[in-house]
Amino acid sequence: MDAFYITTPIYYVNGEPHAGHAYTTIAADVLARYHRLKGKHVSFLTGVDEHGANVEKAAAREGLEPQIYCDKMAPIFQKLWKRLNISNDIFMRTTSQMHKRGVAKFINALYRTGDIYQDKYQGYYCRPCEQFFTDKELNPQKTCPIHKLPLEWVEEENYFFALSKYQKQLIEHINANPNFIYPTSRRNELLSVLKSGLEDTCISRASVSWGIPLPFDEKYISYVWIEALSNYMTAVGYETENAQYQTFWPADVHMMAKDITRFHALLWPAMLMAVNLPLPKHIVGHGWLTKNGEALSKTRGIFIDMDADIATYGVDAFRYYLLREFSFGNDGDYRPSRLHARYNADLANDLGNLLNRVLGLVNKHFGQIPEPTTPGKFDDDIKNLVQETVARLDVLIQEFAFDRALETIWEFVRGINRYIQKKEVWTLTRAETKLKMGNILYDCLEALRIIAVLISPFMPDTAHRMRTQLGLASSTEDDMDTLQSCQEWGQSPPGLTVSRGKPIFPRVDTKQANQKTAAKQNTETDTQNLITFADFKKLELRAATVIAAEPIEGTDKLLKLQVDIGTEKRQIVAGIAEHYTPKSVIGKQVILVANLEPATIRNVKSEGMLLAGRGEPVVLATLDAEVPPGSTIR
RNA sequence: CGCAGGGUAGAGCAGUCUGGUAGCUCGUCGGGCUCAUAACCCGGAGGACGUGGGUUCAAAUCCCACCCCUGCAACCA
Repeated sequence: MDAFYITTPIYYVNGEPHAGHAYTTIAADVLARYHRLKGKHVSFLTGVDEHGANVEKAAAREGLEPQIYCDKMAPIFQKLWKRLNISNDIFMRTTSQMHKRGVAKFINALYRTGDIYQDKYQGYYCRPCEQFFTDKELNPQKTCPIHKLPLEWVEEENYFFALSKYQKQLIEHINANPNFIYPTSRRNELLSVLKSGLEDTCISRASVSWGIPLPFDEKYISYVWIEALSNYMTAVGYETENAQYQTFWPADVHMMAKDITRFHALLWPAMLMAVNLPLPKHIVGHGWLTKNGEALSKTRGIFIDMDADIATYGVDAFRYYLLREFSFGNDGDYRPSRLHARYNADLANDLGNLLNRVLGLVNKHFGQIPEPTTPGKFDDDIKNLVQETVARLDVLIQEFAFDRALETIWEFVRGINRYIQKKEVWTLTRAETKLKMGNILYDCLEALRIIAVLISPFMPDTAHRMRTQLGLASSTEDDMDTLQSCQEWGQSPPGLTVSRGKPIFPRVDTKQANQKTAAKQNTETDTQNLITFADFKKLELRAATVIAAEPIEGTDKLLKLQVDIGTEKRQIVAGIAEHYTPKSVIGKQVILVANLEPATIRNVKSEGMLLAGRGEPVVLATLDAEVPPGSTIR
């Protein structure tokens, strides 16, 4: 039997899973399920990356040992995958013994090739990022762009992998395998990176303790990427090279978001080339999600509320929307209003209603699956449409064009609605036309059976509910037909009782949707965002009179202010220059957070923060009437 | 010249690699049907494919230049 091995990245456990993780994993799940439908022997891997300084830090923040912290985080991911109906066969945890032993074997193998050497590594380093910065990436203050902390100049003896050696071989491989990297835009990008030259990669960290030691020099911890990438092999038994490993390596698809394609398409293949192992067949980097046009951002509170949308529309609708609405390689803009529109138009009106109307007719006039009779047993147009749909679907799935794959299935769905309309089935109730009606309804039932199969990778639960109503579900868990069965018309057994149940996708009106979301948000603010009075009392707010203001040179947004708070004068940097001229703020009485720790912005010291309405434009919070400078505000 | 992505009907998007009648969904207007979840079916209107140049018999698609938007990064204490 043909094997098919697909992976998602192992997700870093220093934070909770979000919609981006879900997007990648759902896409991988669709492919895994699709290939199972084709009768392949599938292995689907996802998991978590549990090593590295960030995990150590996150653990410390919660006062936990790293391992305890990981033990707490891993199930959170697993729970989400269960909720999203992810059919992974393996869940990798990089703290597992199997992985650790596999990594040791892999690194040893690399070491033996002679492509690993020791050298001094020096540069500006950010400890929290575990990353060195090149001269080009350095800002004038030499701070880390993410953590804003001063970078340290670090000189370390470290081990390197001779990545540069594989430049030519990688170019050749990518050229010889046009489908190695998807989409084409990423492929071109990586080719140009390759052509401009590769630098050897440091594969060890001396300053990190939470990780897997290099087997040949245990003073060092292996660099997370080296360890993480090898999970794709360790997960299927690389350590012992057992039958599972023989079956599934090399992987067919490594699925991921576009930001990490470089590691997968250059570093990983190069390492495999070094140890003389076969390369994965496809590296697929999909686009990022935005929400209503804005980038997702934890700090700005822009996130996709999966819980709310799933509560309103269901898991399958969520899966459907993600794959139907977005072109997989490009960035996609997640809009709840679009999910709503898709749900009603595609799922409720087109598909759900089709099932319901067909079952309604069957129920009323036959009560069971009618026997198709010769002559004119089956309608050729419908049969041909099925053939085309199945063939097209296969091509599109191969190209990771999920949006067009679903569009193709929906053309078929609409085709059946059209068929019913054209034949005016509901008029054929008289005795002499009843056979004809039976034939047509049989065709419709067949079409629905096939639709259930075709959508099952995307919406597994819906597929089952459809089959139940169609009378086809068996008692076994996994009763879905194969893709092959779609090619053969006439599989539905006549005589079976259909059970028209509730609509599978009841329409959701806008008001309902908004109410649900609002209710959800209310409970969240109620329970999660409350602070205690003691917290509030920590804030020291004071009335401050601006006595001087000037722009900070070389900046667009910053003003340097001197303010009077009675007992003393403070210097404040405020990001209001786009909305206030220096002149216009002088004399204003504003509200100052007086006990905020000082910060230096653009080399200017700031000893506090002004309160302002952060809209467009920014508006300073002032007092209704003048009070003595320094007055406490509560 | 910081890096990256994008500009195609009122909205959201395909199509661009591999030039050849501009496509999908929603919305909108008109009609039909009444089996069905106020669903379904048919038809119409609506487009200088950001701008300007070039290559070509032919450009949304290839080349050059420019404009605009959005992320990231800066300068949000």
